[in-house]
Amino acid sequence: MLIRRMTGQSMSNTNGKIPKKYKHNDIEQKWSRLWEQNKIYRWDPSRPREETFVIDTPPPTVSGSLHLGHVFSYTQTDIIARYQRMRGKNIFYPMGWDDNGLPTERRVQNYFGIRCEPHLPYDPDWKPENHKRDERNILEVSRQNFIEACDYLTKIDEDAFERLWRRLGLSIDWEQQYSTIDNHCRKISQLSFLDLVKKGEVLHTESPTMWDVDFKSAIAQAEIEDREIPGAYHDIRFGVEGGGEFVISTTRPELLAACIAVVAHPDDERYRKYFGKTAITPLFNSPVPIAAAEHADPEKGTGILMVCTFGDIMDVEWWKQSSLPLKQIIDRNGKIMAVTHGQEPFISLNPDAANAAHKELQGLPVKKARQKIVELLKADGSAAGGNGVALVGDPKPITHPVKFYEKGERPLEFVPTRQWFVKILEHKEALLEQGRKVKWHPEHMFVRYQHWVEGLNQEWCYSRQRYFGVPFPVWYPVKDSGEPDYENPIFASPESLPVDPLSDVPPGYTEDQRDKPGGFSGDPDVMDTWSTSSLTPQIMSYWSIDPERHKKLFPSDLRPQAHEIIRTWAFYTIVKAWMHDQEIPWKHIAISGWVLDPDRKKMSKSKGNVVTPENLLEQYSSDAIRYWAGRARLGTDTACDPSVFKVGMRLATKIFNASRFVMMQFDRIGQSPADFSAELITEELDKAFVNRLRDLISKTTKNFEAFDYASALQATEDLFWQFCDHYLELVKARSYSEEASPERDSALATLALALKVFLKLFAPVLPYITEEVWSWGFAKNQNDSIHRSGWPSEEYTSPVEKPRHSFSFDNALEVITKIRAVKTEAQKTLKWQVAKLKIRAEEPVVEAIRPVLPDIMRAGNVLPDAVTLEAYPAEGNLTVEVTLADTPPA
RNA sequence: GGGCGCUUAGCUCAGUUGGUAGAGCAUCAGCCUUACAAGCUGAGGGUCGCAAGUUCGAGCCUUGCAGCGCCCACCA
Repeated sequence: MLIRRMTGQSMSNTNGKIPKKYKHNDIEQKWSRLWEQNKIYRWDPSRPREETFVIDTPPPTVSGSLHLGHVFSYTQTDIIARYQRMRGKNIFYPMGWDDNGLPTERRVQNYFGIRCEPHLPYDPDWKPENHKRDERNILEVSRQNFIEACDYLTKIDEDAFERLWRRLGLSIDWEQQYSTIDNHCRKISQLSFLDLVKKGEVLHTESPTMWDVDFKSAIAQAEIEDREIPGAYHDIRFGVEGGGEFVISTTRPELLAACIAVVAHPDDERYRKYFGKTAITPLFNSPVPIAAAEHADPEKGTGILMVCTFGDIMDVEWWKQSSLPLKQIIDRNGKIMAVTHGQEPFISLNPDAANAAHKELQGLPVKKARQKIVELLKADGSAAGGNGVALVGDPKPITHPVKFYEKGERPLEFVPTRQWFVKILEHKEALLEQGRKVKWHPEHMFVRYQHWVEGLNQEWCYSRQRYFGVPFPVWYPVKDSGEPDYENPIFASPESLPVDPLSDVPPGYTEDQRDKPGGFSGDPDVMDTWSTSSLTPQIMSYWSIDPERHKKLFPSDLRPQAHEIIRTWAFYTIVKAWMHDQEIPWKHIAISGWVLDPDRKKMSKSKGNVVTPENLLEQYSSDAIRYWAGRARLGTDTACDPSVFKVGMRLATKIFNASRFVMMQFDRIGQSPADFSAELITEELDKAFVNRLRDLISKTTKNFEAFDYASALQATEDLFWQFCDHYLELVKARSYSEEASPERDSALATLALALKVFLKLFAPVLPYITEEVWSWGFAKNQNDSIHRSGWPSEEYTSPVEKPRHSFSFDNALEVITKIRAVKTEAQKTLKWQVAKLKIRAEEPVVEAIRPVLPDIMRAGNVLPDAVTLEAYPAEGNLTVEVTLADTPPA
């Protein structure tokens, strides 16, 4: 209805096509609909690889909220896609949805008030859409029901994203979609896993792994972060067998029962005498070896430290290369476990005292256990032969970095568990080499990749103890003892994928043998979400499913992503492409910056509502918001700045009005821009302006080839404003003529060419307004979109001769500017007549001005015979003297 | 603790291989000018973070320092 009203209102002299006012919402809704209807962004599978440009679109986490950061970075990718499309490329620009993993699980739990209980049977009558959330009663549902709730909710979230993307004008091929939890992605993920097993890149072992005690899952190195939190040094007195004592300074006294050794630096004179001897721990009276270890820092604490199983990664490494026993005291819930002192491995010289102490701690979470053990140590006088209490003084508070799961709330623990790992440590060199083969934009972002790879110290922990994710396609035979036989896993066949080992049955077994001796057990874990995300190029290309398609789409041309996930998404994707195909996953990686919002709070407060991307698009137009995103170079953070949105809106309005003016010149004489070819451009001023266009085309093309859309936009914008403010004013009078003449036709041909070029150069950033104007005078039919119309090349300007002087346009500008300045200073209207105009300049400048003098005179309203044009005998600057008429213009 | 990036007008940012500091916004003063008042014209405004060095010449190159941001780090 809006559309009909708009066209009904059109001007009488523009064939009913051109609205009088720019109404961005009308225009953007219209084209958003028509683009989809005409399928102009579809990928054509019949065209060869060389003509294809493949974008490895980031699948947004659908359970997250929509924010301006999305709009920012996805627009930047779209700008590149649109440029490549205009270059004639067959664009493969899919949309993926990341609905896999913890964020989705959490959101579903909160949204529905449910919790997954894997042991419950599936309830086919329970439907998420009918479920009412009850805050007081968390409902436990089966794994299958939980997954259905996830599917239901993510679909709603995906629809919201899709609406925003369409409104924003992303030129996505909506027929190419995937969800990271759908059958196809699960199948590719499982195929990938099986291929890695086949290639020997996978380990399945029980070993100490970083563990989040709240999520109750193993965590990979890439998902951890350090946080500064308060802690305290506790000075604890240890005795030495055969006499002597020393003090250890530790922040984790609660791990005392897990102490397996005490180490100091080999050169540390204070402790050398004890190496090889045995220390006795306080409270638990456990004899532990005193050893030399390079990693002990004599400067830190007292220079001597406990090795516990496990306090940190150094403990893990030291323990691995020692032959000492594992003393696990922290369970998967982060609480002190029950153990028996006096039995292997908890050897104690005084088991009764040890067990008594342990009983006090048992069942306490780490933090509480720490407080408790301080009390116990303070009361323990047995240490070091009764020379005082075990705790020296009071704990000394400090602030120190502690490892957390990035989404977790309590510090990570190292807990021995059985996990799948992908081997990466032995491939560091190869992975660095692969990273070097990719072109990074901006270049310095490669350094982050490099440092990450160099700093890797753990294999990729590939399994998670969660429910919503891709299961491992693996079962284990169950031994007579009832234990799974991990040494002889049963892998699913590739044809049977995707499988869920908890509901599917391995070949040769029946369901009633599940979890029974002589039967089988399904692997209960799911894969790290990055196991799927790392395959986005292969997911799109149907790797190992459709070799023809894979050849056409792999490797990708472009991976756009944010910098904080270089260590995860970019890294793991490089790992997979290399392990599977010895390839790089993409030729280019473009790293977008962040949106900073120092003022966002202020904005929303003063407006009284929350600023959502939809509101911004509605208020300022998609083109305006895209303009803001397009001004920011790759890798550069940008503030959310409404004043820039306004500038974008102003630019779109200007394009609208200037185009309307140009079209009016053709409408007046009943002709169209196509009737005036570039061969008609003969006037000096016109040739000079075309010369600027020539340079602009070449510059912006170079910029875009280097992914520097921001510089291209800047250059286009600069010349466009010159076109509006100066060229149009200079050429107006000439173009108004009703009579055909070479002078007029040269002007009209230049207007046609310039507008066409500007529209095309702006089109990647401002797809709506450019498409609208294109439809007024350039489109051959309704399906002829500017976005498939080709990028301007040298051929556009080659029929036009070079101007006699490359500065003809600039000099004309200088003169007209001077005339305007004089009028403005005199506070006169710009129509005011010029009675005398005296121009003095060097000879070549004079010659450059002479041919454009008629245009200057008409634009400046200079009276006939008022002009003196003089050449200096010697060097000198251009000087312009203006005398205004005494009386107002008629 | 290590690395990367940034620091240019009140604000947001350009500034190519070293050669007289740029734009937009904001501010101020004007202007209804046959596309546009969501407009147009013009003006003012900068010790290029600090210090040294190289050079005939440094916003740009070198070194040091400071501030900000990000990434990483071995939790005693």
